[in-house]
Amino acid sequence: MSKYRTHNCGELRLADVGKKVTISGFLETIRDLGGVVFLDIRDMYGITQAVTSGNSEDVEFASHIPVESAVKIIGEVRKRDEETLNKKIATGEVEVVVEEIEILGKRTKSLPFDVSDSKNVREDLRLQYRFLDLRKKDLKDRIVLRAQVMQHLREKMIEKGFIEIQTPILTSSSPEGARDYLVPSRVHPGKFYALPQAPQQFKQLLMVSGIDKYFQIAPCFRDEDARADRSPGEFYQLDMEMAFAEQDDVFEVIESVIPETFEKFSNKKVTKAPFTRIPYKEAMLKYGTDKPDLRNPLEIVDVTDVFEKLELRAFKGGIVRIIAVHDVKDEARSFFEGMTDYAINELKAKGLAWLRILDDRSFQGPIAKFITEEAKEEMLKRTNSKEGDAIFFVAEKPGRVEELAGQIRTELGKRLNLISKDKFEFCWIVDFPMYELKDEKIQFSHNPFSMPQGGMEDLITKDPLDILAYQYDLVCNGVELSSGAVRNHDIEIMVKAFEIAGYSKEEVETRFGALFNAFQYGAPPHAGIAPGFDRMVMLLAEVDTIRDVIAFPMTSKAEDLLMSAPGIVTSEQLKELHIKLNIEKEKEN
RNA sequence: GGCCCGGUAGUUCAGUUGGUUAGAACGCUAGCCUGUCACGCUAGAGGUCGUCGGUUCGAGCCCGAUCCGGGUCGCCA
Repeated sequence: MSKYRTHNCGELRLADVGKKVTISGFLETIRDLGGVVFLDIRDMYGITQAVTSGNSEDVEFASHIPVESAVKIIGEVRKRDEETLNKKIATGEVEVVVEEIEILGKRTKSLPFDVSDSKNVREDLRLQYRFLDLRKKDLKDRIVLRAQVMQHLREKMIEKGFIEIQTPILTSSSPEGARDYLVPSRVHPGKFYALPQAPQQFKQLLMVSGIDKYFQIAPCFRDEDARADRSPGEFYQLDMEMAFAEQDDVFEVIESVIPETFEKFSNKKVTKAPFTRIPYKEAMLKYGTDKPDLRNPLEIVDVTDVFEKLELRAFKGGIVRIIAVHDVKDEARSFFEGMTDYAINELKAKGLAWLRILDDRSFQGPIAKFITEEAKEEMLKRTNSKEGDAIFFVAEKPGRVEELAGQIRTELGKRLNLISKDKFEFCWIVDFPMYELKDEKIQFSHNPFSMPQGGMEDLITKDPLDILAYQYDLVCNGVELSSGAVRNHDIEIMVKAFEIAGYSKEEVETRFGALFNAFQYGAPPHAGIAPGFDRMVMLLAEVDTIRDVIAFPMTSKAEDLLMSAPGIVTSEQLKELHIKLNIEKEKEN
């Protein structure tokens, strides 16, 4: 039996009445009524009320313990009177009558904020005192959820025959992708390790090693700026790779592991396997994004051909896309004008036309007079629209039209309340293009190690921009959860693929030497994926910032306010690492 | 790096057109109170208005610069 407790603060019940118990926890509040003092003792499991009265010394002592101190209480469990029980807490039918009270860890400094009400405190202060903020139940519960999800995913992966292998944290810099975090070498002057952006090359090397199914809940490091759903510096992925496998094999694993996990840790309705597969091109047309929120039922339809025949100057020469919304008869004119304002002011669109379909199937709205009968019927047909519906028009140049239509679709979904809050809608985006045009140069659009569809033949015969890759994204509720691919394990195809993107064979050899070399010793076909772990927990915890699911998060400027990282190091340390700082001197005032 | 929002007591905020000694709530300290559970009541302490500079007779308020926090674009194969 522990010296500190016989019970935790969440478990005492009526059945324990009469027992002599020891509980320990943080002193949450003191209610001093003069002759009687109530103490709420809180630990990770709950809150228990302790009470002391009678001896005026005890009462005086108890009432002056600084709140949030760590305390131990020994006493007898007593049933509370009918009119004084507290239904809000699980232990509310009993209380502990204090016989002995000890301060185990006294709070000697004043609290920077009210721990029980930290939700409203500015975030940088909470981050600086994260250990206090974490005392609060809701934040702690999310960290516990994170731990449970992690354990569950691990168990599921092991069940599926995957084995967890750690790959190096100190590794070498790879030239593709994000900026690296570099670590100077003491032993090798002027040389640097890099922290891995992902265990990409290692897991592929494991495939060559004959590890059939690898996984790792892998820390990844990228020196890029933060977003609400992207922590700066470091994050975790459920990284996996399978040998002798293709796209469908990866999908099967994910579709068995992920929805089951989401069902277990939420009450929401989760997409059943198999998930809808949407080709990239189709997603860009129908949803205006490669991470569509399928809870939103609205779809974008192309009508450029219809408008080519019409005399509508504003739409001429552009791509025209429409979004039909159903049963909006009761929406006021202000709803439609509000959407136009949103498009112009928030999205910087040139305009947003709309038409309502009246009871006699005639059109009403700013551009109604330009629409011929034939064009009208064609649009109604394509969008499956009827009386009482309305159509929004987005006319823009190629490249911009998808994004704008997508934003309008999202906003319409929000304003018309079409997006169900109690669903997790998963889908696959497949058939990503292998290459894209950037600054008029052909570049890899995603992972250069992806296998081009059609293999060598397509690489040789097709326009590079038409070549698709076995590259896929897992999307949930509009959040990109994961990217994956069938890898290119064929050296000849790899050299050709890099050649198209402007890299010589020698460059590939130097940049990705380990993989390039290993693949020449008999590489199995393999495929993998790496769902973002933090984002999964974010979705499950229903929070908007990634900091809410990380125990010790950094600020958006990649600073750890609690540990003061990054920090200054001594000149001895720098000397040992053969480093001289070269920083402009701050202007002296 | 660009843009947007914010920074006033320990915390959350209010602060009029630029005008006396910058307020409230919670918290804190002290006192009173034997059944509270956000206990209550009374009193008190607590401020470089992020920082620097400017305009003005006078700046929390206006202007410029800068720092910090958040969001977003770039970036994130």
